Amino acid sequence: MNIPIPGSPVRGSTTGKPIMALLDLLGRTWALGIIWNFQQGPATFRELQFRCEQISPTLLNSRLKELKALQLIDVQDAGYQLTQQGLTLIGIILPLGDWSKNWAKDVVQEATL
Amino acid sequence: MNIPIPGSPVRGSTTGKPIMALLDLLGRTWALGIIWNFQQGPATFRELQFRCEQISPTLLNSRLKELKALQLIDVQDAGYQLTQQGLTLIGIILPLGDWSKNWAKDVVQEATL
DNA sequence: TAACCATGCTACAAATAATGTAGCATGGTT
DNA sequence: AACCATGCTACATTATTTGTAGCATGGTTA
Repeated sequence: MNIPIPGSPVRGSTTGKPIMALLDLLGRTWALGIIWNFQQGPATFRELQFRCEQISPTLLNSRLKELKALQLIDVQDAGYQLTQQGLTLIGIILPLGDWSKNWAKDVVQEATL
Repeated sequence: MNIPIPGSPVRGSTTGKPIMALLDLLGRTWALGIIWNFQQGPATFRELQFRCEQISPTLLNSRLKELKALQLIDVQDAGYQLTQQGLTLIGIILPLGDWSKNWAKDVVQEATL
């Protein structure tokens, strides 16, 4: 799968708008999950596999390459970790944690009416 | 593809945590893009196809079913539209627009060094 | 120094998901 | 009664993901 470069056409959009590249990137299987798991700090490849509950190494490696190419993560002594950009991104999506708990209450309630 | 119900195992996670259901949902092709396009207000099926630049009707319909089942959208006279939950969710992800523009500058700059 | 580890990954076949196109059913309008 | 728009389904093709096995490298013991 091509890496979605802002400014170029991406999966589902030919406009080149940065948001479309981002939505393509984040919309790929496990991309959000991987980023989410960096909340716990830097991690080695195998540690990430573990945090992501047995994600296949093939896919993990693909996603890591994409995130690296797009400068959301980099590799240091401690292993993979969020870049400055990655940190601000995760800062934006962090509220999804609380939101999802709230949502779960409603969805479950509705399902049991 | 199964609808990711909070509280149940979902693609990639057996914990039942709401955030995992949400990340599964949002991580599906075009899910974020569809939600993003609701910024412009309610829309009919064909209007959504148009906003999403020729997304296939098959996929659009699958995603709409998922979003509906999970109460992020519903159907009214004006067509599909965000629910109260959907509105708070889009409120959270809205900053991604500005973030992505900023990010694009950096990524492009790096690519041309 | 040779047998062990752990780590980071690649290979590859099987399973699953997305795409693209055609077109049907329904409910208006002319 | 012919025409249109809308909401969608069917289905074959193509692309992506999964799951398992295992290799290469670089330490660490024994």
